[in-house]
Amino acid sequence: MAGQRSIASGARLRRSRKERDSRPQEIVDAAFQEFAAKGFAGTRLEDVAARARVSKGLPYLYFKTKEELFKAVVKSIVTPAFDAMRTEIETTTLSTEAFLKGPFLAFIQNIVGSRRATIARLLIAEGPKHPELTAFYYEHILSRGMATLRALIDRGVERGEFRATPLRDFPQLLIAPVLTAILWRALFERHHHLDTDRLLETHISLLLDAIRVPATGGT
Amino acid sequence: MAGQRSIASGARLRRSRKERDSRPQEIVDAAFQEFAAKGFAGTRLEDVAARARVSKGLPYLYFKTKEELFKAVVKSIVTPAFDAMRTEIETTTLSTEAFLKGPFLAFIQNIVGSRRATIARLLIAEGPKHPELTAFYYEHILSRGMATLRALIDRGVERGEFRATPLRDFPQLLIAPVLTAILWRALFERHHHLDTDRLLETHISLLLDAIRVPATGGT
DNA sequence: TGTGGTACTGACTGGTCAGTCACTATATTG
DNA sequence: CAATATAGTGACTGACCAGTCAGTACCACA
Repeated sequence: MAGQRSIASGARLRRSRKERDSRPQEIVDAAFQEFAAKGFAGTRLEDVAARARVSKGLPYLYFKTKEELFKAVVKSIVTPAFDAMRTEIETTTLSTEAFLKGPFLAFIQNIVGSRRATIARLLIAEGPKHPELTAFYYEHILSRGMATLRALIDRGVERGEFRATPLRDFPQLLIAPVLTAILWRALFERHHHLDTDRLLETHISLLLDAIRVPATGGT
Repeated sequence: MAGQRSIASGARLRRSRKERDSRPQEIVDAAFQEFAAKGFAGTRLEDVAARARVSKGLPYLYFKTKEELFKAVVKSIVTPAFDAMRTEIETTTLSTEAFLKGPFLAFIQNIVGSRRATIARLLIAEGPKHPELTAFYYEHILSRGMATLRALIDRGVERGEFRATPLRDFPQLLIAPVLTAILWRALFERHHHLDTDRLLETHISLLLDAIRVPATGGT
């Protein structure tokens, strides 16, 4: 008796080809929600499967391990949006100041409540345990993002809009408040509401005040 | 025979009273190191005990659960340092600008490599799973810190050093780069070294450029 | 130099969960 | 309309670990 496995009930509803092809994405979506709610360690793959209306074993057909699935989740959300912003920065006809106050501000305001914010939070929490993932994120998002922001600042200087400041060496300062807004929302929103849109607007406005070439004062 | 417990070997080296009294602190210190290295979920209380040169059971004599121990770790590190800064802000005779460029800058530069940075990282990672701890942190550190920073900014305005700006509504902007520096160090330092001292210096310098009342230009 | 109290030990239990695998129902193909 | 292929199932295993507790050795005080 011991060691005997009961008969498996088999596939209850096999999907058509079209439906079948969307399975991995459904699992990734379900996983995103579970990870977002409970973090990496706190998420049970059984719950992911249940949320995707799938048996416990199926995720392992597409993702070898829980960590593999986590990586898939991160990659599915993180990659596309930043490319869009980068090409917008490179092709815009706006002045650098107008760009920062307009499309750039809108972009970072939009991040705070988005899935990308959740991913950032997860990466911060789990990063040290997943060096491979951290490396991926650095190479595909951060290093490129920093380079683009630096180019944007340099362009402002070249055009005579901005003073030359060490800001170009620390593009992190442009997005630091975004991180703060994300984490504040996640941790302390219930204790104290933070108007993140206005926070970021104030940030951009002050930063521009700091680096803008002063008006020559009439005469 | 099943269910029989082997005889316990008993206390191997019982400490003198004085040594005994320091046990909880030793355990907290060991726990800090384990938590810092592996996070909350990744830490085994057995390893904490081993690091403190103590048996697996002892931590439970002083701390009812793993979470209780985690709280003790956070409280042991977080509380004292911030009070010092607050009273310094309230009693300084420096101009607000000089204070920000001097003691305040030194304070935030110092945070980045300290145990307080590690605690911040742990809180960010584990916060959502420990609402009670998050509440403690908000009430004892954040809300007071924000109020103090706001008062500092307001004082600068009253003294005629600073323009009136919405910065007073978002003291988070003063410390956002600290958070960024801490997290960059923890996650990406191996990919790209960040000179956090200069980053923070640049931040304070730019912020002052933004809010300082402009010089009246000679005449 | 007992002896009483307790700080301390570490084997053990109970529960959780990632990952496996023997089996099966269905879609597809010829 | 078989025959084949494979997406899908879910009971199970093995490992891990928080928390327990019966028992012990040492300190303090007589």
